[in-house]
Amino acid sequence: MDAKQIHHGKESASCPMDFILRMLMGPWTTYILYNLKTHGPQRFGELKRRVAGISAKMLTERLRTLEGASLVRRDYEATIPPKVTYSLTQRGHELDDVLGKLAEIGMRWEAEDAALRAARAAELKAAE
Amino acid sequence: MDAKQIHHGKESASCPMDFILRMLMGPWTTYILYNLKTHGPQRFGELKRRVAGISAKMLTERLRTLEGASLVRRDYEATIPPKVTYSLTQRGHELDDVLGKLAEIGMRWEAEDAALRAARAAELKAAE
DNA sequence: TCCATGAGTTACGAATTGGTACCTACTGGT
DNA sequence: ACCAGTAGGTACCAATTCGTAACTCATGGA
Repeated sequence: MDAKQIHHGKESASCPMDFILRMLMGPWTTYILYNLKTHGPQRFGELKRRVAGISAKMLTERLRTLEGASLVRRDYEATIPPKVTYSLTQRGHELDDVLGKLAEIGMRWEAEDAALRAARAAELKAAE
Repeated sequence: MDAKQIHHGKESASCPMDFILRMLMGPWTTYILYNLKTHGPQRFGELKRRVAGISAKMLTERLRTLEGASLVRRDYEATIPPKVTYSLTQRGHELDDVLGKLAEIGMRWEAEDAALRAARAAELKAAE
Protein backbone atom coordinates (compact mmCIF):
# COMPACT_ATOMS: atom_id res chain seq x y z
CA MET A 1 0.00 0.00 0.00
CA ASP A 2 2.93 2.33 0.36
CA ALA A 3 5.19 3.11 -2.54
CA LYS A 4 8.03 1.60 -0.57
CA GLN A 5 6.44 -1.78 -0.86
CA ILE A 6 5.88 -1.42 -4.54
CA HIS A 7 9.39 -0.23 -4.89
CA HIS A 8 11.11 -3.40 -3.79
CA GLY A 9 8.04 -5.56 -3.65
CA LYS A 10 9.60 -8.58 -5.27
CA GLU A 11 12.44 -8.82 -2.83
CA SER A 12 10.24 -8.37 0.20
CA ALA A 13 8.17 -11.38 -0.72
CA SER A 14 11.05 -13.51 0.53
CA CYS A 15 10.84 -12.23 4.07
CA PRO A 16 7.54 -12.95 5.79
CA MET A 17 8.23 -10.78 8.79
CA ASP A 18 8.73 -7.82 6.56
CA PHE A 19 5.04 -7.54 5.86
CA ILE A 20 4.17 -7.73 9.50
CA LEU A 21 6.79 -5.21 10.55
CA ARG A 22 5.64 -2.86 7.85
CA MET A 23 2.22 -3.10 9.40
CA LEU A 24 3.46 -2.28 12.88
CA MET A 25 5.85 0.40 11.82
CA GLY A 26 3.69 3.46 11.22
CA PRO A 27 4.53 6.13 13.76
CA TRP A 28 1.23 5.76 15.59
CA THR A 29 0.40 2.14 14.96
CA THR A 30 1.76 0.78 18.18
CA TYR A 31 -0.11 3.38 20.23
CA ILE A 32 -3.33 2.44 18.53
CA LEU A 33 -2.85 -1.26 19.03
CA TYR A 34 -1.68 -0.71 22.58
CA ASN A 35 -4.72 1.38 23.40
CA LEU A 36 -7.11 -1.05 21.81
CA LYS A 37 -5.47 -3.84 23.75
CA THR A 38 -5.40 -2.17 27.15
CA HIS A 39 -8.60 -0.11 27.02
CA GLY A 40 -10.66 -2.49 24.93
CA PRO A 41 -12.91 -1.58 22.00
CA GLN A 42 -13.20 2.13 21.52
CA ARG A 43 -14.87 4.71 19.38
CA PHE A 44 -12.97 6.88 16.98
CA GLY A 45 -13.05 10.00 19.13
CA GLU A 46 -12.06 8.15 22.26
CA LEU A 47 -9.09 6.64 20.50
CA LYS A 48 -8.13 9.99 19.06
CA ARG A 49 -8.18 11.57 22.50
CA ARG A 50 -6.07 8.79 23.97
CA VAL A 51 -3.46 8.75 21.22
CA ALA A 52 -2.50 12.31 22.04
CA GLY A 53 -1.37 14.40 19.14
CA ILE A 54 -2.59 12.26 16.27
CA SER A 55 -4.60 13.96 13.55
CA ALA A 56 -7.92 12.60 12.39
CA LYS A 57 -6.46 12.00 8.98
CA MET A 58 -3.63 9.88 10.29
CA LEU A 59 -5.84 7.95 12.67
CA THR A 60 -8.27 7.17 9.89
CA GLU A 61 -5.52 6.07 7.59
CA ARG A 62 -3.82 3.88 10.18
CA LEU A 63 -7.10 2.28 11.18
CA ARG A 64 -7.97 1.59 7.55
CA THR A 65 -4.59 -0.01 7.05
CA LEU A 66 -4.97 -2.12 10.17
CA GLU A 67 -8.45 -3.05 9.10
CA GLY A 68 -7.16 -4.04 5.69
CA ALA A 69 -4.66 -6.30 7.38
CA SER A 70 -7.42 -7.80 9.51
CA LEU A 71 -5.82 -6.65 12.73
CA VAL A 72 -8.66 -4.32 13.67
CA ARG A 73 -12.40 -4.56 13.19
CA ARG A 74 -14.56 -1.58 12.43
CA ASP A 75 -18.18 -1.62 13.59
CA TYR A 76 -20.30 1.10 12.09
CA GLU A 77 -23.67 2.00 13.52
CA ALA A 78 -25.58 4.40 11.32
CA THR A 79 -27.17 6.20 14.24
CA ILE A 80 -27.21 9.95 14.40
CA PRO A 81 -24.59 10.92 15.25
CA PRO A 82 -22.85 7.88 13.82
CA LYS A 83 -21.06 5.51 16.16
CA VAL A 84 -17.97 3.70 14.96
CA THR A 85 -16.26 1.27 17.28
CA TYR A 86 -12.86 -0.21 16.69
CA SER A 87 -11.57 -3.38 18.30
CA LEU A 88 -8.77 -5.87 17.88
CA THR A 89 -9.55 -8.92 15.81
CA GLN A 90 -8.30 -12.36 16.68
CA ARG A 91 -5.32 -11.64 14.50
CA GLY A 92 -4.75 -8.43 16.32
CA HIS A 93 -4.65 -10.32 19.57
CA GLU A 94 -2.17 -12.79 18.12
CA LEU A 95 0.35 -10.00 18.30
CA ASP A 96 -0.15 -9.51 22.03
CA ASP A 97 2.62 -11.93 22.97
CA VAL A 98 5.15 -10.54 20.55
CA LEU A 99 4.37 -6.95 21.41
CA GLY A 100 4.55 -7.84 25.08
CA LYS A 101 7.95 -9.42 24.56
CA LEU A 102 9.14 -6.43 22.58
CA ALA A 103 7.94 -4.11 25.30
CA GLU A 104 9.74 -6.22 27.87
CA ILE A 105 12.98 -6.14 25.90
CA GLY A 106 12.58 -2.44 25.35
CA MET A 107 12.13 -1.82 29.03
CA ARG A 108 15.03 -4.07 29.96
CA TRP A 109 17.34 -2.22 27.58
CA GLU A 110 16.12 1.08 28.88
CA ALA A 111 16.87 -0.01 32.44
CA GLU A 112 20.28 -1.35 31.44
CA ASP A 113 21.13 1.87 29.68
CA ALA A 114 19.99 3.90 32.66
CA ALA A 115 22.14 1.78 34.97
CA LEU A 116 25.09 2.22 32.65
CA ARG A 117 24.63 5.96 32.57
CA ALA A 118 24.33 6.07 36.34
CA ALA A 119 27.51 4.03 36.72
CA ARG A 120 29.33 6.30 34.33
CA ALA A 121 28.12 9.39 36.15
CA ALA A 122 29.26 7.95 39.47
CA GLU A 123 32.62 7.14 37.93
CA LEU A 124 32.99 10.69 36.72
CA LYS A 125 32.10 12.06 40.12
CA ALA A 126 34.62 9.78 41.80
CA ALA A 127 37.37 10.81 39.40
CA GLU A 128 36.65 14.48 39.95
CA MET B 1 17.29 10.30 14.89
CA ASP B 2 14.33 10.77 12.65
CA ALA B 3 12.26 13.89 12.73
CA LYS B 4 9.29 11.70 13.55
CA GLN B 5 10.79 10.95 16.91
CA ILE B 6 11.46 14.57 17.60
CA HIS B 7 7.99 15.38 16.50
CA HIS B 8 6.14 13.50 19.18
CA GLY B 9 9.10 12.54 21.26
CA LYS B 10 7.48 13.23 24.60
CA GLU B 11 4.53 10.98 23.96
CA SER B 12 6.63 8.15 22.62
CA ALA B 13 8.60 7.98 25.85
CA SER B 14 5.59 6.30 27.40
CA CYS B 15 5.73 3.31 25.11
CA PRO B 16 8.89 1.24 25.44
CA MET B 17 8.24 -0.90 22.42
CA ASP B 18 7.98 2.13 20.27
CA PHE B 19 11.72 2.67 20.35
CA ILE B 20 12.42 -0.90 19.43
CA LEU B 21 9.86 -0.98 16.65
CA ARG B 22 11.23 2.22 15.26
CA MET B 23 14.57 0.50 15.13
CA LEU B 24 13.24 -2.52 13.27
CA MET B 25 10.98 -0.61 10.99
CA GLY B 26 13.27 0.76 8.31
CA PRO B 27 12.48 -0.87 5.00
CA TRP B 28 15.71 -2.81 4.92
CA THR B 29 16.41 -3.34 8.57
CA THR B 30 14.88 -6.76 8.86
CA TYR B 31 16.79 -8.01 5.84
CA ILE B 32 20.02 -6.82 7.34
CA LEU B 33 19.39 -8.38 10.72
CA TYR B 34 18.13 -11.55 9.08
CA ASN B 35 21.23 -11.84 6.94
CA LEU B 36 23.56 -11.16 9.82
CA LYS B 37 21.74 -13.78 11.83
CA THR B 38 21.65 -16.51 9.22
CA HIS B 39 24.93 -15.92 7.39
CA GLY B 40 26.95 -14.71 10.37
CA PRO B 41 29.33 -11.75 10.45
CA GLN B 42 29.81 -10.22 7.05
CA ARG B 43 31.63 -7.46 5.31
CA PHE B 44 29.90 -4.42 3.89
CA GLY B 45 30.04 -5.53 0.28
CA GLU B 46 28.90 -9.03 1.06
CA LEU B 47 25.91 -7.70 2.94
CA LYS B 48 25.14 -5.30 0.15
CA ARG B 49 25.18 -8.09 -2.38
CA ARG B 50 22.90 -10.26 -0.23
CA VAL B 51 20.35 -7.55 0.55
CA ALA B 52 19.49 -7.24 -3.11
CA GLY B 53 18.55 -3.80 -4.28
CA ILE B 54 19.77 -1.76 -1.34
CA SER B 55 21.94 1.26 -2.08
CA ALA B 56 25.24 1.83 -0.33
CA LYS B 57 23.84 4.97 1.20
CA MET B 58 20.87 3.20 2.74
CA LEU B 59 22.94 0.27 3.93
CA THR B 60 25.40 2.61 5.58
CA GLU B 61 22.68 4.59 7.24
CA ARG B 62 20.82 1.53 8.49
CA LEU B 63 24.02 -0.04 9.80
CA ARG B 64 24.94 3.18 11.59
CA THR B 65 21.53 3.31 13.17
CA LEU B 66 21.73 -0.29 14.25
CA GLU B 67 25.21 0.28 15.56
CA GLY B 68 23.99 3.29 17.51
CA ALA B 69 21.34 1.12 19.08
CA SER B 70 23.98 -1.48 19.95
CA LEU B 71 22.34 -4.13 17.83
CA VAL B 72 25.24 -4.45 15.43
CA ARG B 73 28.97 -4.22 15.93
CA ARG B 74 31.27 -2.67 13.36
CA ASP B 75 34.85 -3.93 13.14
CA TYR B 76 37.08 -1.75 11.05
CA GLU B 77 40.47 -2.89 9.82
CA ALA B 78 42.48 -0.10 8.27
CA THR B 79 44.07 -2.29 5.65
CA ILE B 80 44.19 -1.25 2.05
CA PRO B 81 41.57 -1.75 0.78
CA PRO B 82 39.78 -1.36 4.10
CA LYS B 83 37.91 -4.28 5.62
CA VAL B 84 34.81 -3.62 7.64
CA THR B 85 32.96 -6.50 9.23
CA TYR B 86 29.50 -6.28 10.72
CA SER B 87 28.04 -8.70 13.22
CA LEU B 88 25.14 -8.94 15.63
CA THR B 89 25.84 -7.92 19.18
CA GLN B 90 24.39 -9.74 22.14
CA ARG B 91 21.53 -7.29 22.02
CA GLY B 92 21.05 -8.01 18.38
CA HIS B 93 20.75 -11.68 19.19
CA GLU B 94 18.20 -10.93 21.89
CA LEU B 95 15.80 -10.14 19.07
CA ASP B 96 16.20 -13.57 17.50
CA ASP B 97 13.24 -15.02 19.38
CA VAL B 98 10.91 -12.15 18.67
CA LEU B 99 11.85 -11.94 15.04
CA GLY B 100 11.47 -15.69 14.77
CA LYS B 101 8.01 -15.47 16.26
CA LEU B 102 7.08 -12.60 13.98
CA ALA B 103 8.29 -14.55 10.99
CA GLU B 104 6.24 -17.54 12.13
CA ILE B 105 3.10 -15.44 12.54
CA GLY B 106 3.73 -13.80 9.20
CA MET B 107 4.07 -17.15 7.49
CA ARG B 108 1.00 -18.54 9.21
CA TRP B 109 -1.09 -15.58 8.10
CA GLU B 110 0.27 -15.88 4.61
CA ALA B 111 -0.69 -19.55 4.52
CA GLU B 112 -4.14 -18.82 5.96
CA ASP B 113 -4.72 -16.11 3.40
CA ALA B 114 -3.59 -18.37 0.60
CA ALA B 115 -5.95 -21.09 1.81
CA LEU B 116 -8.76 -18.58 1.99
CA ARG B 117 -8.07 -17.39 -1.52
CA ALA B 118 -7.95 -20.94 -2.79
CA ALA B 119 -11.26 -21.73 -1.10
CA ARG B 120 -12.84 -18.65 -2.60
CA ALA B 121 -11.53 -19.50 -6.04
CA ALA B 122 -12.92 -23.03 -5.75
CA GLU B 123 -16.25 -21.62 -4.67
CA LEU B 124 -16.33 -19.35 -7.68
CA LYS B 125 -15.53 -22.22 -9.99
CA ALA B 126 -18.25 -24.36 -8.45
CA ALA B 127 -20.82 -21.59 -8.84
CA GLU B 128 -19.89 -21.06 -12.46
C1' DT C 1 48.37 4.70 -17.68
C1' DC C 2 43.86 3.40 -16.74
C1' DC C 3 40.72 0.72 -14.26
C1' DA C 4 38.86 -1.85 -10.43
C1' DT C 5 38.19 -2.65 -5.49
C1' DG C 6 36.31 -1.56 -0.62
C1' DA C 7 33.74 1.27 2.14
C1' DG C 8 31.85 4.67 2.14
C1' DT C 9 30.38 10.33 1.53
C1' DT C 10 28.12 14.13 -0.80
C1' DA C 11 24.92 16.68 -3.80
C1' DC C 12 20.78 16.64 -6.12
C1' DG C 13 16.09 15.65 -7.16
C1' DA C 14 11.61 13.33 -7.41
C1' DA C 15 8.22 11.16 -4.70
C1' DT C 16 6.02 10.38 -0.39
C1' DT C 17 4.58 11.77 4.16
C1' DG C 18 1.87 13.85 7.36
C1' DG C 19 0.09 18.23 9.30
C1' DT C 20 -3.43 22.14 8.95
C1' DA C 21 -7.43 24.02 7.62
C1' DC C 22 -11.78 23.47 5.80
C1' DC C 23 -15.85 20.70 4.32
C1' DT C 24 -19.81 17.17 4.98
C1' DA C 25 -24.48 15.81 7.36
C1' DC C 26 -27.32 15.57 11.25
C1' DT C 27 -29.04 16.66 15.73
C1' DG C 28 -29.32 18.25 20.55
C1' DG C 29 -28.59 22.05 23.63
C1' DT C 30 -28.89 27.18 24.88
C1' DA D 1 -29.97 31.22 15.44
C1' DC D 2 -25.69 29.30 16.64
C1' DC D 3 -22.46 26.21 18.39
C1' DA D 4 -20.66 21.64 19.55
C1' DG D 5 -19.91 16.86 18.74
C1' DT D 6 -19.37 12.50 15.57
C1' DA D 7 -16.69 10.36 11.94
C1' DG D 8 -14.53 11.34 8.81
C1' DG D 9 -13.04 13.40 3.48
C1' DT D 10 -10.35 16.73 0.71
C1' DA D 11 -7.01 20.19 -0.83
C1' DC D 12 -2.88 22.15 -0.08
C1' DC D 13 1.80 22.58 1.57
C1' DA D 14 6.24 21.94 3.89
C1' DA D 15 9.38 18.67 5.24
C1' DT D 16 11.37 14.26 4.92
C1' DT D 17 12.91 10.14 2.48
C1' DC D 18 15.46 7.47 -0.53
C1' DG D 19 17.51 6.59 -4.98
C1' DT D 20 21.10 7.92 -8.42
C1' DA D 21 25.27 9.58 -9.80
C1' DA D 22 29.60 11.31 -8.83
C1' DC D 23 33.47 11.62 -5.73
C1' DT D 24 37.20 9.88 -2.14
C1' DC D 25 41.71 7.40 -1.04
C1' DA D 26 45.15 4.17 -1.69
C1' DT D 27 46.92 0.18 -3.97
C1' DG D 28 47.47 -3.79 -7.13
C1' DG D 29 46.90 -5.51 -11.75
C1' DA D 30 46.69 -5.43 -17.22
